[in-house]
Amino acid sequence: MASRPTSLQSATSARVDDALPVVDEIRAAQDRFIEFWGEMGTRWGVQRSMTEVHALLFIAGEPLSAEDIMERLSISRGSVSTTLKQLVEWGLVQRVRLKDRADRRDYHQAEQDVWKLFYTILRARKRREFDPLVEELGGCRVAQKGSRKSDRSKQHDQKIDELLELCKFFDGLANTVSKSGKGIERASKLLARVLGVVR
Amino acid sequence: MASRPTSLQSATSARVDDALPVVDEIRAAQDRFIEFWGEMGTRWGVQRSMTEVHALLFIAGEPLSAEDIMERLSISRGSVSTTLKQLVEWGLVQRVRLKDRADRRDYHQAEQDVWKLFYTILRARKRREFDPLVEELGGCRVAQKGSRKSDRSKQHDQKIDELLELCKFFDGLANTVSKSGKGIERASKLLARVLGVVR
DNA sequence: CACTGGTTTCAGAAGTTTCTGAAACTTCAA
DNA sequence: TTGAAGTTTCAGAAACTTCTGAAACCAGTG
Repeated sequence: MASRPTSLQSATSARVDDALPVVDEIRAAQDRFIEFWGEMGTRWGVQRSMTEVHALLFIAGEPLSAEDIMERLSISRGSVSTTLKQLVEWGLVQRVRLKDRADRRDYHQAEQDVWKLFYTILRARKRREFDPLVEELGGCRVAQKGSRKSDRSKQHDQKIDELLELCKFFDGLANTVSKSGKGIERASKLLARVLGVVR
Repeated sequence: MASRPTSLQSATSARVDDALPVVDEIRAAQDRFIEFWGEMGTRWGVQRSMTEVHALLFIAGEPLSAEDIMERLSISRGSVSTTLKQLVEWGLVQRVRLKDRADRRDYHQAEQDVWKLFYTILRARKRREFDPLVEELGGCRVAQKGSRKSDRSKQHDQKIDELLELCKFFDGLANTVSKSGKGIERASKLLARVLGVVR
């Protein structure tokens, strides 16, 4: 784990106590989750602040204002703004209006369906980390398909082609799966059986 | 793309020429592949030098000595040594002995089976980026399972539990798939049909 | 033993990423 | 028009990562 001086506004002065008010116990658990989720984010190539904001909104479950977020996570106004924008673009967070108030601030609320959450993350990562393979690998060939070649050129291009084929296979599989939504849950047991058969 | 001054020992002084010797055409294509693979590596959270060394060994297809690698990629002795060690640990590269020589140097050869390559990468990434979720998410609960709780505590713990359940599901799926080896190729068509059915 | 090749360690250079804090700008409503 | 909220931009601080280059060390060979 990276040893970044964790800067959550800690609930109380971190006291472990049976009589700790419930609200503070929850706050402490939230902090643990936010820190953990942030740490995972860095391993996934997502900015820490981004995953932290998402974690807070997800675990809080209710809409929060930009100021709430700034204070709770001690991050700057600019960061919160940029981060929220991205989270909204990704579809992980929604901008909501509070009805009962003459409050003009924007509130933000995280998607609570964990399936949607995971599929969103998977899609985003696929786009960034996998799709370029399919798109750009072809440019690593020695020559266009079909042109006359030496033996060594053939060997080279064959390797590239094998990689490409494999990528396309996984690409198709991923598309199949991601279109299936929750169907995957029911399908996976079948898959396990299917694999048992064809192995 | 990161604008790192690419330091492959370029084949010739980058001349584009119909009459370019075949060996140099191949070298140029290798360089493109190495650079591309290195770039992908950074997106996957792997050191550039590591993916570059792997790319070189993979695309060269034949065993190379540490010095070959140093010269070709312009990286230091220490880096090559460390990197090769890791690649061997991951099972992506094998240490081989050249039989015909009184040559005491170690040679290294990359796994050429692209399926093995992908599964190895998948496993490594799963270990690093996914398994911690299953292991540590439990610690983000407010309370042990079964203890008396307030409503808000319940809500919190329920979210964590949903995440945990989802993680375990994917974990099982990943294990099923990664044990299946090439079986997945044949199984995927069945899967597509199955998903069509259960959706 | 002397030598070759490989490994390990480490300080520091270089590069990259992430975030802040401030300022300028946009919207919208009262 | 004024002001509150939000967005955008950017220079610079801080942290982090990766790599080098050098040195010390190990291990097997002739």
